[in-house]
Amino acid sequence: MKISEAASACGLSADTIRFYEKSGMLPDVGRGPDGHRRFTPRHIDWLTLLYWLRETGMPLRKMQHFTTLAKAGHDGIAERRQILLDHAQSLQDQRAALEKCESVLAVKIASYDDLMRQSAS
Amino acid sequence: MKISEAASACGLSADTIRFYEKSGMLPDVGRGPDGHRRFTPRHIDWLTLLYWLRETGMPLRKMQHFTTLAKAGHDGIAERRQILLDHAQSLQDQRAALEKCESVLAVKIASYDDLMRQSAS
DNA sequence: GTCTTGACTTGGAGCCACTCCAAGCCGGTA
DNA sequence: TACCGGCTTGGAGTGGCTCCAAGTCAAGAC
Repeated sequence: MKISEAASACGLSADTIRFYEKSGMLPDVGRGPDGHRRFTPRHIDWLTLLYWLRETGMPLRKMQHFTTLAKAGHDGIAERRQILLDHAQSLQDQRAALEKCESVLAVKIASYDDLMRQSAS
Repeated sequence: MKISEAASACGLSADTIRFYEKSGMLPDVGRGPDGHRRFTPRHIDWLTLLYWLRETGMPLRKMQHFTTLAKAGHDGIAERRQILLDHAQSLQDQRAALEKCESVLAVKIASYDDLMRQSAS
């Protein structure tokens, strides 16, 4: 699998995949005889996880640490699990922020509706 | 009201408030005799709205445009309303992303649980 | 055989939205 | 008078991409 296919499979752009690899978050990417990267289904799974972590606000440093733990194999599992649990909590916080913002928007939109109705009458 | 109080009232940092003012998103901030900025409750309301828009991913360009419309007064209301409606839709999309990520995390955490249970037995 | 096309390679510049810092001013307290 | 905290400004630094230039390589058209 080449980089463009990997990109459309995991959601990241080709540029971002190269950037992640350079940053040490994508170990063991092989090259074909043409010098191009070759991605396996395992890579795609990993990239997809990275995509969702990043999409929901995990900083690169943490993702790099997470990757380091993954390289360590079994020894890192407990900490990796904890990182994901912490991140799940952060998703709850983000959900609360979304809801708060929704209500702020609803109030503001209603006030615009009022103003428009007044000026129409 | 001085900048540090304004900051804790609206959620933005003092640096960010100064940056927003410089970017034209906070019109008519007065100065006291000491040369320091003075904020009114109207400013705080506006900054709080900006905070929530930014917090939920609206780009500065759009917020600047929104501010321009607000300066235009009544003429800009219909478009401002539409911008907020569009943003409310984007909140829905973000919520969907959060939910997707939650399920990805749940699967991954469960697989770590399995691995830990296996090695414990 | 060579020409073009397109996907890939690298390194580096540019961008967005802050965030932090240095240097300085002002008002109040010891 | 000396200091201190909070503010001022302009500018540098940061995180996370995103885009670009210049080059290589394989495949197909002529």
